[in-house]
Amino acid sequence: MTRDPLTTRRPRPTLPDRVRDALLGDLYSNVYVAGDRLPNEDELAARFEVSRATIREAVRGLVEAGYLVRRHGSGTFVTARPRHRHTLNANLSYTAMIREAGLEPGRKLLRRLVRKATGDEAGALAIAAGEPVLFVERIRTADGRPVVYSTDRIPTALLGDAADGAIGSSLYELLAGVRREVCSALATLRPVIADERLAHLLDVHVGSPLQRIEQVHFDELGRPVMLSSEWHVPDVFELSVNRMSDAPAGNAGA
Amino acid sequence: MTRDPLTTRRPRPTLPDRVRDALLGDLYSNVYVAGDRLPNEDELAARFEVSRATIREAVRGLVEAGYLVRRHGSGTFVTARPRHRHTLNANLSYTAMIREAGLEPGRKLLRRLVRKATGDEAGALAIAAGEPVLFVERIRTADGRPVVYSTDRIPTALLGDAADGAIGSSLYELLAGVRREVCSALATLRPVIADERLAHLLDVHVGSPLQRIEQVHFDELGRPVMLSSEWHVPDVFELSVNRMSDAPAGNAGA
DNA sequence: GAGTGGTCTAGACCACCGT
DNA sequence: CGGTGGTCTAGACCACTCC
Repeated sequence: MTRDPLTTRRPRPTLPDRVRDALLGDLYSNVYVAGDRLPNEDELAARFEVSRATIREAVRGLVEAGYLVRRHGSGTFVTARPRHRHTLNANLSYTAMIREAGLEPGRKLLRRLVRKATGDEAGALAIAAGEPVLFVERIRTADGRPVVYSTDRIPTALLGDAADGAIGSSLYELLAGVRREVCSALATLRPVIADERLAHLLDVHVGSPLQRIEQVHFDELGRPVMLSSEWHVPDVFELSVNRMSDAPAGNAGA
Repeated sequence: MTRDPLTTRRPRPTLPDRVRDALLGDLYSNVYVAGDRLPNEDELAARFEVSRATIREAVRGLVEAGYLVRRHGSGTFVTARPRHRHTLNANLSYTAMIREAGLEPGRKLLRRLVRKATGDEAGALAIAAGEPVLFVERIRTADGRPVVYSTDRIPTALLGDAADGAIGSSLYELLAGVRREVCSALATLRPVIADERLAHLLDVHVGSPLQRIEQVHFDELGRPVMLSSEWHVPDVFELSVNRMSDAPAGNAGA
């Protein structure tokens, strides 16, 4: 046993974590409500018996999560209910979005082959044109109904032996398996009209609107690892985005 | 004069700001390139003659901006070139996006009136149905060509006397003028087909695809202040989104 | 086990906001 | 002016990673 279990033992949650959870509890139980000013940092430090730096770390997390705002010289204030989770910008997983809509996600593999990269593909993936890429063509379903048709390309050079096998598993898992986990992506959205082929694949009428999303996926270090083209059937699950006027912290302007 | 101008004077840029700028300079002049490990924090602290806390603050900014990643127990690493600016999620201004595309933004006012809020509008704006809202109908142009048709609603209760006058100015400025500056928004995107009226307004063919964006704008405290419906002509300026696997810091899960 | 980033303290002073 | 958050220090110890 250590000297003083009460103060010494600190297995998982850090002090800022515990302070944050306590404040979050106060927010959810309406001890503080939207517009209220929190006690100042010295007072919070005294109340929780931690240093002011620890309080600031805890509050920083709640500010980033959108629960609080700080105003220099004035105080720290409670915001109205925080933003949606499951937005495009804060989420890479359509599976999670489909579940959020109360539907059961599924996947169907149409094709899987290795071919040479086109010029556009090579440019987006930072490889030479003609380099081999794994090409996968799939349909996602929600409660069995088709909702997304997609094609994905991954340079085989990234995959090594992993390119074979693991056919059923997610491409994210495939990349994570070779230490190139997808951490971010840049998506470009454009409305298009369903042609005969897309209408057939997605079980919609020719001429109906589809959301096209062109997307480059990046690993932890920001290197491109996968290029995707997606066609979404609208109104099955929402595509939403949290927007913020930028430069929230450390405005390293470039 | 103060004692020692060289070390005492510190008018605007803070120490972390200066360290950050110095590191950013090293990144842009390729002193460090993608994948490199930075010197450890103690060494940086010694080099810049500041405390380790200051180094951590500087690095935090560069991590949030996407230039660096930290790996506990391993080091701090340089990423490949950071993400786009001018994405939907990091930007509230279409004017800036249009300029980014090298085009000249413009606006045309179609209608401006005060009417009662519908049930949907009232729900989104957290007011009672039937409360008066300022309703504005406009078209945005890029190099004179129509690119966005939009309708906006603002509760007149927020505006006071400011509701009149200032017809030509931006609605953001109108709200900022009554201390309810727009700081964030939640946008939902959906592809639609141009009907006769939209086709006429936006100078496109009936049946062509349009991007519809339904959006609630919030002030600093997260209170809704404006509801917008927009119809975008595709391919004039890009609508793109930076996506991240969430919980980057202070994962205050809800 | 050596080296890295992560947590934490106590205390000082600065910059901004309101009255 | 008093009160608030913002910056900064020096030093200690912890937790993770990799050899």
